[in-house]
Amino acid sequence: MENKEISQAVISRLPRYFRYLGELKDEGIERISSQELSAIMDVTASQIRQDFNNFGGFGQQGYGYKVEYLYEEIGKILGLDRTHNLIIIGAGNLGQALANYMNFERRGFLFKGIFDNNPSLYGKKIRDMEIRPMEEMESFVRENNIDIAVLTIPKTSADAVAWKLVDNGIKGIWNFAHVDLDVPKSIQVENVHLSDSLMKLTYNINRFEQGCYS
Amino acid sequence: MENKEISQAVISRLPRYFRYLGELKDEGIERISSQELSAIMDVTASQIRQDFNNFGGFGQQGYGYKVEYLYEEIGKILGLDRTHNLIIIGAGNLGQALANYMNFERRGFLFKGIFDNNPSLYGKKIRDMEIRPMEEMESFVRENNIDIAVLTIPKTSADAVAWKLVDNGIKGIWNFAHVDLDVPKSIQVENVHLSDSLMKLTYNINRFEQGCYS
DNA sequence: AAAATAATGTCAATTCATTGACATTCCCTT
DNA sequence: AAGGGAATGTCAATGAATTGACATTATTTT
Repeated sequence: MENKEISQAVISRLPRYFRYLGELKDEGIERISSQELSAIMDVTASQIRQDFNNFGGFGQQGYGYKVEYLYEEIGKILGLDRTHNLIIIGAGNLGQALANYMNFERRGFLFKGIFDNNPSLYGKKIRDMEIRPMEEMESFVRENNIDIAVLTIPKTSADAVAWKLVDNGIKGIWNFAHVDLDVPKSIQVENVHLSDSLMKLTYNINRFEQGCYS
Repeated sequence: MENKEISQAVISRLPRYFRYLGELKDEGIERISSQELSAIMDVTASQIRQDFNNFGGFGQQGYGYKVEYLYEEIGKILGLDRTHNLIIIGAGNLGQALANYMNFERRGFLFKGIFDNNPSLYGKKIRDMEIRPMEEMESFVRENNIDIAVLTIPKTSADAVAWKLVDNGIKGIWNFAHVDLDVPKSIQVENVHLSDSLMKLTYNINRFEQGCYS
């Protein structure tokens, strides 16, 4: 019954831990101390221990952490021990690329369908999956217990589509549309605002150039 | 000679301000108060004023902010008043999608080339741009004053490619490869780790389900 | 032209996140 | 089996970010 809220700052770091631990595991390394992990990942050992302790003790004093065990536990925290049914809304460049590029199944994401409202795309196959017309989306979500929708549609229609998804039982939205979706707080939204990210990059480039270095 | 370092927390919020101000501008709205913006964007008015004041006062007391002026100024801060030469490394699903999908030119990013090491792609046209062999990358970066490289290649080769870019004068890397690049601090790196983002989403979905609500 | 109003700029207070320090616990060796 | 060493778990201290409060200054109205 752990019920204290864990900050998103901590959560944001978990996937990175997970990635490094996965690599260590693949290298056959069995144990690691916060000190060693600290050196590899370039964060403080204190933060590592603090982060893990949010979820209870995963280590053994005097020994360190068992890599495989820790890897599994963090995976569980992130929900990667379960499967999630996923669909992609919008079969444009980005939607198709994500369908092909992300190795969804590897982490328990079952790619169940891809939708678009452009009739010339209907039936085209992406990863052995026919592109379906948008009209079928709502019933499909309901009948196939879809958990996650990936939104790769223009921002103008994003909110309307999001609400249709919500009304049919979606749990989370991975939002690539360039708007902030206005959905109930019970629906989890993870935004990937690519242009925002690129702007941060240019800020930092310019800052560095204008900084004391030149 | 403002020289105090501005926190990345503030920078991360600037693109979002920029987006909302752009929309307000398009709607023909000329002035706005931090109070009103606060209501629209769902952040505190205090934070808005604090954020803007990092860069000097953009508003007028008793009046508010001039939308267009503020929009322009934030654009300048983000470096969007200049042009940046950009190339894409890796013409796989994601690289091609970004080339087609991102409206780079709109914000001053000049799409100058796309590279891959798969000979069967050489010469294929993406946005009127032939895919070039990887071997030409280094000289191309040098000779065309490329500022930004978009890395959409497998993680195994990411570090090696990054260093070639660095050696030929790149200023920033927009990194979609699933590794933390080990480049000099003078090179700006903006990571887009898509699977990390998706894991955060599943964490939050599961957290909500297991929370007190069910 | 002067007073009233409105909203910024800024300082202080609070909250949140990170780091440092150390006692505790467990492993490993003798 | 017992003691030494090593690294966790945790608490306290520091530092950073956010919020709240208000004096200041510009605008607008009378």
